[in-house]
Amino acid sequence: MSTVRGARERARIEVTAAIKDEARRQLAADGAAKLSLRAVARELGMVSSALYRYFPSRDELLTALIVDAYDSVGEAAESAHRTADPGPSTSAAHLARWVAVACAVRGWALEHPHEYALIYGSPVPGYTAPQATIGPASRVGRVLIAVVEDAHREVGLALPPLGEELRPEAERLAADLAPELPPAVAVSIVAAWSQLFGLLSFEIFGQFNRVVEDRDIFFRHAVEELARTVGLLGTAGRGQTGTAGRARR
Amino acid sequence: MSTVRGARERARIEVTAAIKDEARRQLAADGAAKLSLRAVARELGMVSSALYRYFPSRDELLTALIVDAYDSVGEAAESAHRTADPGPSTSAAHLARWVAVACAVRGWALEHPHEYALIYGSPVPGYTAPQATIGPASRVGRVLIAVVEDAHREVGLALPPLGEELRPEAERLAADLAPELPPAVAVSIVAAWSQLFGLLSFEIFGQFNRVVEDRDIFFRHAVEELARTVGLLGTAGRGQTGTAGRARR
DNA sequence: GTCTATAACGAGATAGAC
DNA sequence: GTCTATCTCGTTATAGAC
Repeated sequence: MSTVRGARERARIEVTAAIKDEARRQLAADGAAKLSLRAVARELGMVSSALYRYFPSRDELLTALIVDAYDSVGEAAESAHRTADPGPSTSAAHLARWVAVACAVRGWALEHPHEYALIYGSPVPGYTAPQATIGPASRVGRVLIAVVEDAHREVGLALPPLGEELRPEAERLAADLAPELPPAVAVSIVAAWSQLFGLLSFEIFGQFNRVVEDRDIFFRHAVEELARTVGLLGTAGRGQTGTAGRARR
Repeated sequence: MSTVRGARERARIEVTAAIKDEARRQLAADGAAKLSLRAVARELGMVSSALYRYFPSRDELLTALIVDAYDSVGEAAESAHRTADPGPSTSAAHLARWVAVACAVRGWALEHPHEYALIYGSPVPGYTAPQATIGPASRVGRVLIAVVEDAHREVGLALPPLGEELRPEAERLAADLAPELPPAVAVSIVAAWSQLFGLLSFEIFGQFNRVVEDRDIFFRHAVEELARTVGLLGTAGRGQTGTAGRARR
């Protein structure tokens, strides 16, 4: 009897996966706004009403795709964090971990541009994301926080500046997201988090066309600089440029 | 006769504007993917074939909306740059100008979220932007470059670091976009440009919901830090934090 | 109980004849 | 320009197969 239930459940999981796969295909072709239950069913040789056994509405299917996408990038980031060279706890190693996570997210985005657009692009008209998406949506951010927390614990951070009028927000952010970190760093991480996706959106959505050529190297450089803004130190604690100051002709 | 032609042309301009206004309304309601010439015509009491006298295809109407949006945000940025306090040529004044431009762009985005999504959100499926959009698309970036060029000329910049493997790309970028600026700065401006829109996209598209509360102040702080990454110095040339170094417990 | 198929609804888009 | 016949869509009610 348990084997029967097992078989049923296996079948259910398989059909559910097939529906989502086909939905993702249509996402890539026509965009989230035009995702249609009927078209998915047709393509799968089912009848549209049968889909309702698996997803109670079109919006719930969309939600499932969104959650899957967040989990997929989140997993990519977490895996990069886990497998990053666990060598000596130097500043350089922590910086390398930050870069590895960012590059993993970028790799995912380049491989799944349509799912990227689904979660980080324009909102789908008429659809409002339910509570269920907010957990998965924060996974990448939590990895970034973890990298900085490790660095803070093991080698320390350069404290970013923090204006007085930002202090309340900074303390709220730190309390909510990273109680171990100084408030100024919490603010900088949130900013860096969004700026990381700014780099990615411009690349994925084509704003870098005819502008940035060598995107691998450009991205790597940009996220290294981003790491500096959250207090990660790099090799030698270089605050400004080596030969800083003024630069004219 | 020239008055007749003038009247005709005036009418044509008016109808064109009415079509675009209605199209923008539909953009806000249903998203760019579902923009339909027929629906626009219906709402205006015209017949769909009449619209083709003004826009030869749905894609051309979309292009017009996109160009308008880029011009609109570009104009907001340029106007903020023009009217920014032309006081003394101090580092602080240049930083203030950078912030003013960024805040103007943010103000435009908050007022026109759907047009923002049209140009900085997910690409419209099946639509590829023609050449005509690339000029208007660069207006905001050119304002940012102008701010930094002014600062470079008048008070100098802190040179961002530049790795060896990035040098060819940096020199190409500088030659293309800002021949007056050091290559390292050109790279940083492009990065800051995309990161600025990362901040905006996260705010406009809802990623900051339940995360960032006081968005005005958060944004202002973030773009000030962004200014630092392009070499703008702020008041006192603070490279790192005043009380920098390590920060534990 | 779990699933699929048929049929239908109201709304909207589309194509073509006129 | 207008009208109509024919599509699509999301969703539900119902009936029957396993």
